[in-house]
Amino acid sequence: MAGGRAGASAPKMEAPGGTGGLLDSHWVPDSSTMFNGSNSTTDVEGQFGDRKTRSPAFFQAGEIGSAAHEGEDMELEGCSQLLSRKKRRLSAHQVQFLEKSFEVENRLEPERKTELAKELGLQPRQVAIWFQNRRARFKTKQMEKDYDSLGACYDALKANYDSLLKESEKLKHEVDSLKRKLLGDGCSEETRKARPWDGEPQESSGHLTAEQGNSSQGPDHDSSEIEDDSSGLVVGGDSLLVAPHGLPKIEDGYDCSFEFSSEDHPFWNWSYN
DNA sequence: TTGTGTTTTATTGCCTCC
DNA sequence: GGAGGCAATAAAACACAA
Repeated sequence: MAGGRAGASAPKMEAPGGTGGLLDSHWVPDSSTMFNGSNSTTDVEGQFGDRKTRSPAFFQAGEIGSAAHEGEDMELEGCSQLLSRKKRRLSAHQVQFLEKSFEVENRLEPERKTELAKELGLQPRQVAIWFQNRRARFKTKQMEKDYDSLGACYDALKANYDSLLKESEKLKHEVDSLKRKLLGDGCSEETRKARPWDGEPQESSGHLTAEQGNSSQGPDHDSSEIEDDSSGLVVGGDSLLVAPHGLPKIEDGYDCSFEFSSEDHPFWNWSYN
């Protein structure tokens, strides 16, 4: 964007006379030349803007030649550029008007197109093209926004994942140290019997899965008992070995305010399994 | 002034809908 | 088959740094 224009939506146009001020905003480039000739604007589209004919809507040699007038067009007159397709930007007023209309409804019914064209002294085809391009711009911006939001969502999820990982490691160490503590202590026979890992020492391996971490209230488990498969450790509801808090549920933690509507983005309609 | 990047206007070809 | 939409693209207009 180094060389980009600052105010994209407000093209800087100067009337041929260069008078400045309010009148400038009403200057319609070529309006008297291209658009308001002997034909009405609607007729002009019929003549030049027929999509199926696909001839250039304006800037045809005859049009420019017969239409050249003071100011900038004088430069065209008499030079060999009569055949060139000179693009003229819409005036600030026209753009503003079209923008407002676009905000109301970004699609054009034929009647509204004709109305706008008459109002602005443009060809209906020009109005249609402007709306088409405007929709394309809108879509691009929307995609940029969505991209940013997705990035933010990813960051949030990643942060949450990392913290879960840390939490899991922490809990694992906690369990290990408590295990060692119990094994090291002289404990009663009953306690020893209640320790199924006795005689088959196991290294706790892997991480607690989210399901394991959150399964204390699942249907397959006693509500007061969690079995850690990796260590064979059974911890009771009142036991010292109960973690001070369970693993956070995935859906609890991340703050991802980004929301997709699957209708808007059908191919982003995915979910965790 | 000039080179370069961005924005805007317009065309073309294809697709869908009625 | 015509009308309108969209994607891709061309090219003019414009902004800005060097």
